[in-house]
Amino acid sequence: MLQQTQVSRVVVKYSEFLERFPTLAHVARAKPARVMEAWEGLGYYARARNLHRLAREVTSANGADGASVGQLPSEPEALRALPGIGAYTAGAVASFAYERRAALVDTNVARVLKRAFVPNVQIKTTRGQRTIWGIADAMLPRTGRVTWTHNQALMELGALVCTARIAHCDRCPVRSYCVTGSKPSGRRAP
DNA sequence: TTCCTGGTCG
DNA sequence: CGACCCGGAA
Repeated sequence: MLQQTQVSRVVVKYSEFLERFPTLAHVARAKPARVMEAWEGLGYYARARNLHRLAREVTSANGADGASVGQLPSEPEALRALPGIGAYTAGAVASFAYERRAALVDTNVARVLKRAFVPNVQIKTTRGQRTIWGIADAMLPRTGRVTWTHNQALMELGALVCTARIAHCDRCPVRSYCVTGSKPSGRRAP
């Protein structure tokens, strides 16, 4: 649900959805139309279809790749193979659900790393994404447990402080490490 | 690269 | 009003 959709709009729908479909098995068992119903108002309805396909794949005996039936795999590579799971979601599930030592780059992290280390990189391009992911990977802490906190902190920094329109360098905890924040004239967001 | 949904914010 | 939102598929 959080793919390209704001948290504030997701939170309500998410709890409603979980109430209706407590597990992936419930989603897999349901008709596609019922899943679409529960998705109403969120937009990007291909995600609902992908979720249903994912649920059926994961709950089928020969589809659960390396994980037990009905459970999502913990390896980013295995997660990536599932419908609707891209690089970010794979990293997020691996890191946040399984505490794996996995990198994760969403729109917030990409913006933070760009401003901090490579201000002139174009985030939208494939090459820019490769650069950002390389930095994110190089920054990973030693253990999965610390990686959970690390990734969470990166995302929150982008969501609350280093926001899209205003960087808020005056209240940034890592300003001294940041190329943009440490520059006298670079307090505003490029 | 482009498309997909629509509320919100600067 | 345009850009943005815890992206991913075609």
